[in-house]
Amino acid sequence: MVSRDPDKTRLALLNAAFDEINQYGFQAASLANILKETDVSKGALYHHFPSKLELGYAVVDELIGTSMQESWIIPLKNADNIIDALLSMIDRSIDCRNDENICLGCPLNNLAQEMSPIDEGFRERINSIFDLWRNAITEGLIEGQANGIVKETISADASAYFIVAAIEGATSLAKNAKSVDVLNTSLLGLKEHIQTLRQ
Amino acid sequence: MVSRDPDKTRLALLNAAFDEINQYGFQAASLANILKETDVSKGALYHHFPSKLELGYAVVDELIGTSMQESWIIPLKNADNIIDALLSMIDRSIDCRNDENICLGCPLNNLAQEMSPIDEGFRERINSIFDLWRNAITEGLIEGQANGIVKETISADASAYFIVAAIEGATSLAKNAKSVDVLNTSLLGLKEHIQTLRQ
DNA sequence: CCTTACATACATACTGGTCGGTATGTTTAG
DNA sequence: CTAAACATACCGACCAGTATGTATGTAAGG
Repeated sequence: MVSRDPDKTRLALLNAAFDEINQYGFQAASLANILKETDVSKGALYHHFPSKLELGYAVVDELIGTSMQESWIIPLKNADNIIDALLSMIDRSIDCRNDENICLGCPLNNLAQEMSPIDEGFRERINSIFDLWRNAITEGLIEGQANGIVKETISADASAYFIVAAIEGATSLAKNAKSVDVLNTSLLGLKEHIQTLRQ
Repeated sequence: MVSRDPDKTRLALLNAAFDEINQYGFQAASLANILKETDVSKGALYHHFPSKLELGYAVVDELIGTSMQESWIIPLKNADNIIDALLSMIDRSIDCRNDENICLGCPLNNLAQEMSPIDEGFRERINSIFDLWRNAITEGLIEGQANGIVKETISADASAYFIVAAIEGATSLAKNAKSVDVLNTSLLGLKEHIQTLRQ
């Protein structure tokens, strides 16, 4: 490569690692492929990351984590109506899917499934991202209850868990079915459920 | 081993492969571990299965497929009240979880996430099991509508997709959180939703 | 005797990781 | 201003270990 732009090199490695991991999983992700894709040497990679594991951790922390923040967490915090915000986020997540990227599923969930039973470092990182996401929903619902937007009778905590589970499950099914329609249909029920949370 | 009971040898291999795959995933599953666990030689393994891939397929077809039939499909077909049947199946799936096995998640979903983007053989096998499961729910709901048990206004198809998605998503979250409580809480919302399908 | 069932030794490809070395800055001191 | 001293970024051959898969051989049983 010899670009001698360390930040650029590092980011190129992270992005390539993200793609490779997202397709093949972390364990099957090949450093050789990542190097070939980025045209970076093995020495450069190990200059920036001490091990494959740490490269994986960096992908979670710096790419997946921030992406989840942008797509699913920050929009909730800025919303003044949690119900509408949730519904529009779900619609956006459907709209950004096509026949090519539907089969990749949710990067966070992919890694969670693969790595949580075998590596505590991955598990903790992934779990804390899920926590942030779910907490944002919980707090939004509680605030909505205070503002008279959300029914008082529901449990904000349980609802948040359920919403996250349904989104991840639907993404999962659609990934396996390779079908945007499956995503759409699976999330219909969730959207109706969210409507019933309205005051 | 030298037990010279080919059926027993084959089944031992399948079971050990199932465990290994369920923990490490298919790609990272080690034949050496499976052989060590079963005390079967490599020659014997390759006598029964032509490749690692075919061993994996057999695990899906013969172990995971039949297990899903027993736990999630046949009970539905025999039920006279689909709503009650679904609710009791969900409760049963919670009850059979403990702190040790919660982290393993759903074997079908695990394999689906890992293998569906990279191997069409796995994907098709897994997809057809999901289809059987979801169809059993759809048909149960339609029959329930005919019998006046289930609301006429709902879409049986969309509800079935949503139910499967929520179950898989909840199992997923609980796996990552290593917590039976998470499974329980995540499924609370689903159970309430299923109640609302009642006529 | 001959097929099925298993055993062992080996082949080959690929893995993550290490190592000595080089090239390009950047800082310091005279 | 310049040259020495140092730091960072990168290179690519090589390592031991492990992966699946194969070739050949043996033994059991109808």
